[in-house]
Amino acid sequence: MNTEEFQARARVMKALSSPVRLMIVDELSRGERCMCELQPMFPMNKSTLSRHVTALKNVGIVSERRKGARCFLKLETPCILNVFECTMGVIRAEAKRHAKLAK
Amino acid sequence: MNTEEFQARARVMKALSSPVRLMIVDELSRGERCMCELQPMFPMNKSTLSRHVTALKNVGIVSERRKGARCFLKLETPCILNVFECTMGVIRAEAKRHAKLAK
DNA sequence: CTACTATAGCGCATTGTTGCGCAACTCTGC
DNA sequence: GCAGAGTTGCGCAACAATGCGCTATAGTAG
Repeated sequence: MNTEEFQARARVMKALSSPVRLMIVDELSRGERCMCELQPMFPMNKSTLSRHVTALKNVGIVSERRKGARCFLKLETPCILNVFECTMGVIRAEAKRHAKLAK
Repeated sequence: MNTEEFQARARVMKALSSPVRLMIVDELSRGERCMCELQPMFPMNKSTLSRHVTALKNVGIVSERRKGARCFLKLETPCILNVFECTMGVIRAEAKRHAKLAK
């Protein structure tokens, strides 16, 4: 089996391994947004936000469309959203397990 | 929207953000394995491998079943495998994009 | 054309987090 | 007691995240 393939997968997962970036993806799942729209939603330095977006662009999850000074972001691979359903399954199962242990 | 939910998701993604751990998941997708079976497959210290497995157990992706001194590992949430299909979609799209840029 | 503002990204320094191997440890079965 | 299977503590090196300030480009007003 190909090692590079696993590394490529890992890079994609890594890009999604931050709450902030997941929130960005969630926001973009509801439509195109520009950086200036995202900034008020995230209580952080704009350069930090820009870097998070860049991380998502780097692995191809998000694409940009420039319009003058603005830069509209779009979710390039919406199947990412299915991933979240699965993760929620993992999380729910885990919560159930913890509840059992607590008994 | 709930911040904790995003953090929980991020934790799951983080657990999957390492090539080694993806390879472990891939191996477990073909059936139960014990640590001693995994060790020859991974050219690393067994403590390191143990920690990778622990990371997967912590988020509920992998479960263990002890049998004597051995510890059999099982993929608890196989829907993770669907995630990989999506990531491969992302990767292929990205490869195509790179090919275009190269032209 | 120039000056000014808004949008976005980059370089640097700091801080925090991971991954790793080594060694020491627990637990099981002989 | 001893060997095999796994886990944990520790220290080091590499990496990631953040804030600050600076640059580049687009658009606009004069």
